[in-house]
Amino acid sequence: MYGLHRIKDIPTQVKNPELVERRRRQIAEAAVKLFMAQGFHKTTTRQIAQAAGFSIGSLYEYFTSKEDILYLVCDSIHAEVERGLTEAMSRAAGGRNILAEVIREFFMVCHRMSDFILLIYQETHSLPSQWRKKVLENELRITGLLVETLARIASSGELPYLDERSIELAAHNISVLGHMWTFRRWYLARHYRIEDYVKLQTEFIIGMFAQGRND
Amino acid sequence: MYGLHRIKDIPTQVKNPELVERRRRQIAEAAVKLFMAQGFHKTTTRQIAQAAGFSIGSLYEYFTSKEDILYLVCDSIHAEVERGLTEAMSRAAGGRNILAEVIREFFMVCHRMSDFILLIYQETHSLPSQWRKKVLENELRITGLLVETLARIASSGELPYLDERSIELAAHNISVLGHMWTFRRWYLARHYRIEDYVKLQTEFIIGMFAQGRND
DNA sequence: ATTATCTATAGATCTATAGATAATGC
DNA sequence: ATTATCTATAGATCTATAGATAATGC
Repeated sequence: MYGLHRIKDIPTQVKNPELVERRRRQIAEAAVKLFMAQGFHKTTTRQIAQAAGFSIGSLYEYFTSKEDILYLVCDSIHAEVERGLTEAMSRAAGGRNILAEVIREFFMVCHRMSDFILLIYQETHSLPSQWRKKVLENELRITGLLVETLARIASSGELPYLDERSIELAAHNISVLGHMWTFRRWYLARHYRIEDYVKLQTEFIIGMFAQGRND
Repeated sequence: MYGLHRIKDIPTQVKNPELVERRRRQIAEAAVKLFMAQGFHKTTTRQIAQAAGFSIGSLYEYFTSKEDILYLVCDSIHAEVERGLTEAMSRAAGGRNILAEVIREFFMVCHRMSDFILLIYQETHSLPSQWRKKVLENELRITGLLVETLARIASSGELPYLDERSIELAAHNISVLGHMWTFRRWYLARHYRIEDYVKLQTEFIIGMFAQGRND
């Protein structure tokens, strides 16, 4: 138990890789709840250890710093969002209005994972730059899924022509309008039900594409 | 110097109101730089005092807690954004295409104040709920300026008919797409110049309105 | 006398680790 | 013997305040 190992880029003292994954899952589950409730900085490593069900000493066998735990949490959330979106997109592939379906599915993923996505918005900047960079790459990869989908729909002629840059920006817009439901929820949820939000935003976004090419 | 006074809701030990305002401006200017560079939690009250040019003891004559300083900073930023937007909107009032002008002016405010707006996104959640509430009210008031403008343009017949809720949501969208330039700047600024960003987004947003009413 | 500012530090953390103990497998 | 876990704590902060000093105005 002296050498340093790396699993998913995070150093650990523990040799058994399955154990590392299992314990880290335990830790991440405990930590994410605490981070959402109190924020990263107000959560202590002791609280995390206690909530995960072991001692502070053991915690540090699986990480080298508190920031590692935040990174693990952010990474798990992004993995879950990506999983949800990929699945949702395959479900949407068959509909009449594919674009509207994809928007709806993506927004519902944002709705379900609201608190988790908000956490990423709030705490990404608390990560050391090495981890922050990876989290931003995750974010970009997820937006990339939307870019691909839009490109596919556009090339099938179901959307007016848009150049590559416009498609890319449109994908960022959809992504951010989905996230908006999470970070303006304190206001939006008091005035719109998620169904209304999806409906209105879908109309707006579709209009966005219709107009893209005339001035 | 024993009683507690309140200036702009923040308690102070100091009696002279002009002095309080002046010192707080000094403190806010020093603090905002440190917060942007290091984040709120990694900045110590000592660093703030030093950067502002007085002792830690004096600092605490003007505030009762570190969080008060963050609130002051957020509030000043919002005041500055509001000032910028109000001014920009009056400048935009005369143009041919008022909506495009307003969007452009607002986006340029976001561009100029990028780092400051980003700070608000990152640190609002570090505020005690009493202050956080006020910051969110500020945010809402600024969005309100856009709502009013849109309503005015719509009622003059220059936009297709939209009900109140749609107008309101559209204003939130414009606001968030402006902010997007600040919180996705790590990506966007590498691919778009601000002029391109404004142009593309303006087209999208105008399209959004054109489409608002048909399904 | 009153107000503002400074120095020095109490008091309360919190992260991370060293060294001891328990569990597992040969 | 090796691996995993625990207890106890070193070491390093950091916020906020008490009490002393300097500056201002009557």
